[in-house]
Amino acid sequence: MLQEALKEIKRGAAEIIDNERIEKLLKAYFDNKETYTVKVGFDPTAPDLHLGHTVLLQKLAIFQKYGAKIQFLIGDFTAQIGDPTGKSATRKTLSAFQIQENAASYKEQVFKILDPLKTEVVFNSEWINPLGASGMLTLTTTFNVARMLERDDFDKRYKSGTSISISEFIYPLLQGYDSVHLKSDIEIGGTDQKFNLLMGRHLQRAYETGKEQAVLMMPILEGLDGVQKMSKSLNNYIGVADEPNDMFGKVLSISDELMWRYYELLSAKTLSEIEALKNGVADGSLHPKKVKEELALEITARFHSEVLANEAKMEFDRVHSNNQIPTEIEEFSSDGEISITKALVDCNLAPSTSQARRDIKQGAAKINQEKIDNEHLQLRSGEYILQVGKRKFAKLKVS
RNA sequence: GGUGAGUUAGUCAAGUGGCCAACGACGGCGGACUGUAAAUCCGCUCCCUCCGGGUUCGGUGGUUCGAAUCCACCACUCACCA
Repeated sequence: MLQEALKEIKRGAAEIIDNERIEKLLKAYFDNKETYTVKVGFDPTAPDLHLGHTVLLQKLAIFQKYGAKIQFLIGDFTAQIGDPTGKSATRKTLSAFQIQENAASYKEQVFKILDPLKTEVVFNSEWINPLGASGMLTLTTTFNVARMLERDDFDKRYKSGTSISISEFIYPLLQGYDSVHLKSDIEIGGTDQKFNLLMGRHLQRAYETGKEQAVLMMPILEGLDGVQKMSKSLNNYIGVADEPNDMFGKVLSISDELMWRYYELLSAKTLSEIEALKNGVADGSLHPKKVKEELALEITARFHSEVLANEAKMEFDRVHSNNQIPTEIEEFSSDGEISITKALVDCNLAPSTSQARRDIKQGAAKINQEKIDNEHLQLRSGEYILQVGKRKFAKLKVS
């Protein structure tokens, strides 16, 4: 029982620091029902969770199954520092109202996976603000610059001559201090967070809290391109809040190779089940597309429902396998005659008139399934189905 | 505070007075092929309803018939010195 729990907890983990401690905590739970805390931190600026985040969340859900109380930390204070990597864009300070709103949005998404009864949502401004200048100073005495520069990304930036702001040095310290305040037993995060996660251990020791948190790191999930990490800014993500059709389509668009990665980190299937699928594909008894569809169904069903997932699959087959028009298309209307280029822009099918013209020239634009060959075409009153490329559709009513 | 180097499109990066809306690479988009996959091949990639025109190369001002390119100042980044 204990062994199984441990196995489940360790599945997919990239690295675990202080394995022993985790084992002890679990043993205490199984023997005496003692609970423990697992901390995870999120930035309040980006409340749109994607599958990359859910790798962590799913892991937390497993912990909850085995006696953990989750400390879901929203870094409202640390967000003010953020990561000013070059760029002129000064970090926007979020208003208290915005933070509350983002937090609410987080909860809504997060509780699709986590058990709210075993989750405590906390904000770090609550204890960092009272620190004051002197508290902050004390914090900075616990660490030195040379060690700070050991951190991989600082090191790279320093060597490559990119600027590093002093405030960025404070960031890991504050994150570590969160663990001091919360007396966390375990903290989990992505492998890119290793330095910050270890800082929690360091500070818990420096502040003589009597414990040092164990650290469990999950691998970073690659985005749809299969190369860079999944992130909103790279636009290679599958959002938790994505529509079923989008979600299904996006999963299906990943490469076969990447599919196995997603299986490992996102699927509820056991490792041996996944191994069986792999063998099936390798010896030709399973078509990779079928295997990918299964994954797409599983993921879509998790965030929506099985019914909606199946509908998404049917819609997908309809549009892509049979080249039909989707059942639901966004509708637009126009008063009076309109030129085709303007129509494409107005319907969000092209970002600019110039682009619209190019699309037409390249034969990418269609009206009612027919290629447009005249870029000066005027649309008179009536209803049109406009299409650019394979996936972008819109319905336009001209009156 | 001093000295030197730098700032070009989504990113990297050429271009040092007219042939520059600006080489190239990556990315992105479209087409062919497919399993809306990958790989591959081809095309496009500032804006403007065509012809043609407009606005760009950190910012401001200047030199010049003409500036991404020269000059001045400002801002930002990096290195070395203090």
